[in-house]
Amino acid sequence: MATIYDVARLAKVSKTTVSKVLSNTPYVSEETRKRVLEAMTQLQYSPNLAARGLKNNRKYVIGLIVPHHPYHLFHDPFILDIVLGVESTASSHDYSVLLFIPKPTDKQGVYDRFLRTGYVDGVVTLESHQGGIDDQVLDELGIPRVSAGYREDLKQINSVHSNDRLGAYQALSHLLTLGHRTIGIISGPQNFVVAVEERMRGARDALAEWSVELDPQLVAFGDFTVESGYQAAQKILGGARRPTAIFNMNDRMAAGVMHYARDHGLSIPRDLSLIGFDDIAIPTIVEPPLTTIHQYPEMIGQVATEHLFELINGEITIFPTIVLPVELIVRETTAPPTMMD
Amino acid sequence: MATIYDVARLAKVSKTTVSKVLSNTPYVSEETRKRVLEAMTQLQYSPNLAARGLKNNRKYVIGLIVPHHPYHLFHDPFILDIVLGVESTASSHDYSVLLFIPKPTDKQGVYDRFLRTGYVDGVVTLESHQGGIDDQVLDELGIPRVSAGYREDLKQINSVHSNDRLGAYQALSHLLTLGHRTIGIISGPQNFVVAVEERMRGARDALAEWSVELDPQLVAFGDFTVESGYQAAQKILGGARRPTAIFNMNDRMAAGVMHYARDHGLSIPRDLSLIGFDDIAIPTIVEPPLTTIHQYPEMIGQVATEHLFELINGEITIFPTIVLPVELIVRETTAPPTMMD
DNA sequence: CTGAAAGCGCTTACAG
DNA sequence: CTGAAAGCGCTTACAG
Repeated sequence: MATIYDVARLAKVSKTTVSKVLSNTPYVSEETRKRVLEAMTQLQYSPNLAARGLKNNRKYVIGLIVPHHPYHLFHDPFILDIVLGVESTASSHDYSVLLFIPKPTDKQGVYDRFLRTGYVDGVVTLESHQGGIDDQVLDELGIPRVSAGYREDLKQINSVHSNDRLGAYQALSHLLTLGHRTIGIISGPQNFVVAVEERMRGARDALAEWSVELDPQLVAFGDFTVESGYQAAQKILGGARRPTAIFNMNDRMAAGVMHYARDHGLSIPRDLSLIGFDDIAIPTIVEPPLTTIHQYPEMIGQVATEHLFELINGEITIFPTIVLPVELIVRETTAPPTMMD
Repeated sequence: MATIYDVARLAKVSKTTVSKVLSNTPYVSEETRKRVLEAMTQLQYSPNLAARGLKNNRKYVIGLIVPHHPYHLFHDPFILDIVLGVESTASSHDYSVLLFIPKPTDKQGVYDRFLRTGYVDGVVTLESHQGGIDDQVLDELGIPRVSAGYREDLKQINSVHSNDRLGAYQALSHLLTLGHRTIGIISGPQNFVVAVEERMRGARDALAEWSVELDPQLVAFGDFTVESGYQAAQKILGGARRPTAIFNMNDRMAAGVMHYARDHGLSIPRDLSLIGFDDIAIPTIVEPPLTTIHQYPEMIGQVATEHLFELINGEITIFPTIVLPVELIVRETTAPPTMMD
């Protein structure tokens, strides 16, 4: 691999000079600049970033921390899109991204190792929770961090996430506008992900606006998997009071409800309206296609990373939470309730 | 961030000595070793890998190259599992993984930049194709590479992939054993992914074994998306000769066929048996659950990465392609054909 | 405009 | 068993 010394020798200048054309210092004669540039292309020279970083205290690498947790969130294509947004943004800043996937069994020490080895200028973390990374060690090391998702400490800073509350509000408003008054909710796990609480809040907002009461019997908690959606459906639809519509806090659980419906001869949307959340992959795979709330995960990754660079470059030291839009996508699982009584 | 000098000072030794306990050299007295160790934990010292790498010509980082190509392969959870396998294996070797997602619009130069900046000791590449990275630049830089998937140059070395041929053979054998004799095939794009050719070969193997002819009218080419599966179904099922079963080269296309079937009043598996390939997420989301060929993507990532380390460590310089098992998973979309003629 | 020197945080012969 | 010195590939005052 060609070094700065090789190109200096070929261009017959000192490595100081090579370094200067590398950094676009103005005080280099056109002539020598040209000679150096030529030598660089001839040798296919690319500066060794580790060496540069050693001097600069810059690594040209950001860390991307994606906790691999029990609910298999990692398998959600949603995450892939965030990763995509992070990578492309980093890449456009001539940065690389170091991927870190702590396992639930990993101790806090693994974060230390990852951070203290001095490989990253900053980190973006995906929605985290108990056992995630805390700001203390980050602050101590002077490594800026932004959350792509909510912050587990609930501070309203340095994070970017979807407007979950609005999304849920739109979902419920859609059902209410169609005429539904007995509405079930299949929530994600309690006390686990902040987004779940926000969505619950948004749902309540809409119900309150229409003066519709939320029957606790019609609320069930799943863990975002298809199977848990099925079980939640069992609980809600097997009860005395049967809802005409269900708001599901993600699409996979909605798929589980669809299975339950089919197994029990319920036709969707005739007998039951369904709406999901996320709009990734699943809604167009199930039949009928699922009405849902669309999020923009790639944008979350992009915006988070752009702000991380502002932190790294010292242009800002903190920023208030950024809330990204969501969108109601009406497909074929929602319809007015059938009058049966 | 504490440096080796800090711990040396605290332990009242030279940094040479610190370095020695770091590398577990035997010639250090128990006493001083203990003192050094204490100083390290007290300072939360972690060696700067960039500095170490500069000296060692080791980076402690491997690159993971995941081309982001038009067929949205990137959105396939399949890839996530490979990534998971790569990361956990790297992590268990105290390595980090640098993620690189070249876009179709990127020029060859982006690979150069990624590789020449001297950040990786080796790379694992996911199944690639036209415009992927070629071995030449890798060889020139002395960076070992293993393919998690087929090699675009078709060499039978340094790659690990599923036994696609066997998988397809099992799929077709299953259908043939059930009694199907008029079988359609929905293939992936031609001349694009090697796995597609292998699966076609495996399908032919089984058909030949049963002396069943493959009717070219019953073969269609999709691009792995749900929509393309729908269209392919249209072509195959709309023709004069209607198959009683279809082998789909991935699960998403099979989902498209299921949509087509529903739109046209075909009951699955009564009127049409379906089998997919991959067994990621989709088979348990669709209704009825899809019979398919299971792959072990995480294992692909693990095995590929393990072998990369053997290459990096110079234990081997080349290895013959490793072919991983697949498994037929019978669910509810396959049944004996209904006699109708 | 150009270059010699010091130093970033490590490791590795080498000498003691 | 321990440490002084050189050097990995770069950059940044500083002097000329």
